[in-house]
Amino acid sequence: MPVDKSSYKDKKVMSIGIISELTGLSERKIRYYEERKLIFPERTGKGTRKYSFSDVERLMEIADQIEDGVQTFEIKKELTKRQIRDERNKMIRGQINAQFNMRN
Amino acid sequence: MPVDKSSYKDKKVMSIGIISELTGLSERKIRYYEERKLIFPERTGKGTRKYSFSDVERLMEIADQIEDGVQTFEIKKELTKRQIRDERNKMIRGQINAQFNMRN
DNA sequence: CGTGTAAGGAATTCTGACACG
DNA sequence: CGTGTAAGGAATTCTGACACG
Repeated sequence: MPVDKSSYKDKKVMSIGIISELTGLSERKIRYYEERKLIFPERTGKGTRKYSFSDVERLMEIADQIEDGVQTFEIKKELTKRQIRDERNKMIRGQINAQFNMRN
Repeated sequence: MPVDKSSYKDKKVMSIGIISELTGLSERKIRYYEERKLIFPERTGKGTRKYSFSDVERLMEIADQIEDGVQTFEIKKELTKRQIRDERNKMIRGQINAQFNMRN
């Protein structure tokens, strides 16, 4: 039961130009949301940003919230909450697996 | 029963640099295989090539064959055969659907 | 606060060509 | 035939800054 899950969707392979096309957001906005820690592109050796399809989806969510008047600070808070929750779930899952494996 | 199927895998979004990284092939080789009609990237407005994850897989196949001494001409022939077969299948499927819909 | 823009540099990509074998 | 490379230009991306509100 491999937990690969790193399918194409999460691979950081697109440069900011296509991301701008795909999301309809300006490059300025995209870079700004990164500055506010709402999105986390990778970097190539020489520093150009690389995004995944997941990032595209994430950007659409962010854009929707911004449009609704939500401030980046609020969006960030929500994101942090979600990350903490995910982190906790991962730990619990790990413990369950440990329990399970002990029985074998 | 939508036939969308244009998931992330087939979206042409990567530039030749990442493709080179992902496949391990030189940009020269990648452009050459295109010249030989073995692969079909799209182009952005200003002419830079855009590839999909499917293209990455296709390039790996091509690389394997080249390594086995198969010439691009042969690879192209196989590709053409496959395309004809696919085309035929698509038509048949279309006819079956027509038959099916007539019954409703 | 969120976003546009001009600025200058660095890195990317493109094409056509010469080279070798 | 398949691929490397140097060449020159065009397009992309990057950062820090000024602007407006």
